[in-house]
Amino acid sequence: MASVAKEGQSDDASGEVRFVRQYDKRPQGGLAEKRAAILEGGLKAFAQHGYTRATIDSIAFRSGVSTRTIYNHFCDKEHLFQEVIQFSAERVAQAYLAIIDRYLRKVTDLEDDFLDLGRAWVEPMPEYADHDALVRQILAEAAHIPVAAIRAWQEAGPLRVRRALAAALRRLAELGWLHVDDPESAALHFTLLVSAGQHPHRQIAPLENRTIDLVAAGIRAFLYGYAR
Amino acid sequence: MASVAKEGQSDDASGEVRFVRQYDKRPQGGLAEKRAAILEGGLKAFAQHGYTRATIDSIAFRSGVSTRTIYNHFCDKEHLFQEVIQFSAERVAQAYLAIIDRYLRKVTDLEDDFLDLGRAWVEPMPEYADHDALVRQILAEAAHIPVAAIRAWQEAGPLRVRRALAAALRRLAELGWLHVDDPESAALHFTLLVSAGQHPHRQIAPLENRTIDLVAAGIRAFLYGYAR
DNA sequence: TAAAATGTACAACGAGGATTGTATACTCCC
DNA sequence: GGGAGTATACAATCCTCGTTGTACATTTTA
Repeated sequence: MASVAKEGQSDDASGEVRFVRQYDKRPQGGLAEKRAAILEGGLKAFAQHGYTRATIDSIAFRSGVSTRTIYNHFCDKEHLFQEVIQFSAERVAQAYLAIIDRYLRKVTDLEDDFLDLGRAWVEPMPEYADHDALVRQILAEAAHIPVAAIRAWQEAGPLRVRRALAAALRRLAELGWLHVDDPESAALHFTLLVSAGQHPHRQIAPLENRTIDLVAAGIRAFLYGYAR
Repeated sequence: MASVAKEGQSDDASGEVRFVRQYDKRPQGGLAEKRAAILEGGLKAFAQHGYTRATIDSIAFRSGVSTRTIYNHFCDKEHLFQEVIQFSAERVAQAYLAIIDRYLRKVTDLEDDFLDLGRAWVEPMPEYADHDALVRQILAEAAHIPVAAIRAWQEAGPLRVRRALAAALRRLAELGWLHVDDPESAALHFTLLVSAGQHPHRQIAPLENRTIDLVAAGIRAFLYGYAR
């Protein structure tokens, strides 16, 4: 494990900030701004280093806030993590909902429009660059996160997006553009196939067990695609 | 984060072992056995709790070994982690290679045989139950693991399997069973589609950037599958 | 402008945990 | 049966980090 440059004194990564007194970069405004800054800093820290490695000190420093202020806004590190997850998931979900709406509201050329959709889907979104890394941390930490928090994240993020995509696909099927038996599976398959380049490996999800059905559906799609 | 029951004194999970003196469950045999036991225990601990949370003490306890013995076999926690990764990756890769060989060596009914292959692919392998969790930990820790170790893992595990699958698909194409332009992509798509039920969410992989091509390929497969 | 909120620096506490040294106990081979 | 190699228990070291208390500064608000 390459040792991470100690934070809190001189920031890592970009090195923009070094030995700056907290006062200088203090976000103007009241309660809400501090809170937002902490969430943003926490997102970066948790995403890059994971829950345990991300120290409160480093989060405070990234956020331009004292550690005490963090404890004034969030009861402890664990709850901060959960709120960061929720914060980031909601924001990114919004972006995907916008993409779905933009490319699937009106379809004129099926293949062209889906290609555009696919490209938009995997186009990196620099504003939310850390979110994917955060998701990896969530998946790794899943066993140590309360079930309620996991569920809340799923509902606010991935499930919400998938449902919207499924609805869009169902609509296209009703308009005669597609043949879709199970819009939910179709939406899932779409996201998997489209971001195949992003996935180097496989990961798990013990939340659903319609495994058999999904295997069959996957095989069918695969064979339709490759068996001509 | 649900606090984890402290290990090393009374084991968690199954609770099979509590306050057992190391002597009692000491694996018989010499050097190699100790080493194997440590790798096995490390695998469980790292998979369940992640790199930082898995303590050397807990690994020692699970392995039925003293912490000192761990340090006699592995120079430090970091290297132990890397060796555990390699160990598990190789073992699981073997299992998948066997599956590929078993179901794709001789094909008589395309759909039936691929369905069997797909079911075998996602059939949980209890012997290697922890491996998926370990992979999640690797992905989360990736930024803190030396590039060489990541690459070694990829080569020994996922890439090796994917290449074998690609070779099998290419052979089936040559025999006229399939139409496959790019066996590598086809293999990747197969694994993604087949384990769609296992993946609740998306994950990343900054190792390849033929993103555009893969998007197009994914879309094509998707449309072939769902646009009839 | 002054009280109330809120934020900051600083220091302290306490727990957990990686790593190492050491003296003692086992095991295996000759 | 005894020595070499290995393992064990135990304890000590040293460091990181979450969390809290406190006195002082800043900002907001009325």
